[in-house]
Amino acid sequence: MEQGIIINRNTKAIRDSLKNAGIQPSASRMAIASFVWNTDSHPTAEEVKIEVEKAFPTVSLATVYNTLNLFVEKGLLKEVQDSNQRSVRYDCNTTPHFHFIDEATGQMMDLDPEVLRISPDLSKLGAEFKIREIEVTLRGRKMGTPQDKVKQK
Amino acid sequence: MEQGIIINRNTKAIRDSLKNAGIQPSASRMAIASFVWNTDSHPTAEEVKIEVEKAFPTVSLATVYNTLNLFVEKGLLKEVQDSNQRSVRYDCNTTPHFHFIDEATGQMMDLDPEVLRISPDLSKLGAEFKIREIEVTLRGRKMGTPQDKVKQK
DNA sequence: AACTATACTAGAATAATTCTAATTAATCTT
DNA sequence: AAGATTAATTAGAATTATTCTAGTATAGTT
Repeated sequence: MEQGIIINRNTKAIRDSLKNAGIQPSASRMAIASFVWNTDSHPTAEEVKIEVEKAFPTVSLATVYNTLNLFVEKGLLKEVQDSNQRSVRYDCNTTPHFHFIDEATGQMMDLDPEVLRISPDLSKLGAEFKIREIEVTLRGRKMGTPQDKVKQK
Repeated sequence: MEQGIIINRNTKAIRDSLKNAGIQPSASRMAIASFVWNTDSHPTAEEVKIEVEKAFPTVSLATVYNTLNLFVEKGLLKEVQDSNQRSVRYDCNTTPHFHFIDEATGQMMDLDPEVLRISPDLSKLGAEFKIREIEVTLRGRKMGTPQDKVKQK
């Protein structure tokens, strides 16, 4: 259940992907990267800060934002909407997939792209539309999930 | 091009839909409803205020928010994400449809549900998922749109 | 070691939204 | 129609998420 930061696992792989993307692998960037790439929880910046702080108590929220924005810019991370549509969450899964949001808990999870088949009828759309991506979010309930982790306003 | 509020058109129809939804049709609610139901621009609360103010100079931003939230609660309006993911837009089209966001202008427009066919493979999803809605947003460019209306940060 | 560029920090600023408490307007009872 | 009750509206404060600013630290280069 506890996630924590896996500082010593794959450190080299993470360092390399940062370098590959043209990002200097500073200590705080490594700590942030280690967390976001070892969770499937689609954390907010605040949540990233709370986790990273455990390993790296001096990290500032500004650095967390700077770093996450940098990762997004370099294509290592994707921004996704929070269920409340008022804050941003970060998704380290940059391969095509869909999202499911449990409306009772607010939890967002990835869905295999196999669960939906999308067939665009471009003739109906008109040639003036150049589509870069299609974002799909399913909303509903995931049954059998205990609601002990519910965090709602 | 100018939108404005069409106070005298459909006033009765609007009054009736408010009443139907159990909402007292006060003057400010009527003005807000008249605007949001006569535009396809998916306005933000701020944009609603600016328009409604023209007909109703004393309306407060708090009332705009109260009213829009009330309309959402009663199912007359839907919240949708702004392209910047930091503010909320309101969509008076409550029938099934998709959205297209022009990434150069930020403009959101409705798409006919015919342009995409979505076939969920529920067997792949698992019975514990109860889907209430599927939200689909296409992002890209709409060519041939002059960028004179671009409003970006 | 000195120089330069980059990264990081605390705290201020901004933007969107909600909250609070007071005021006004409507509706209800007689 | 007067008074009582309830609902709607307001201005402004508070809250939340995010970005900006300007100073400080760190790392990389000569």
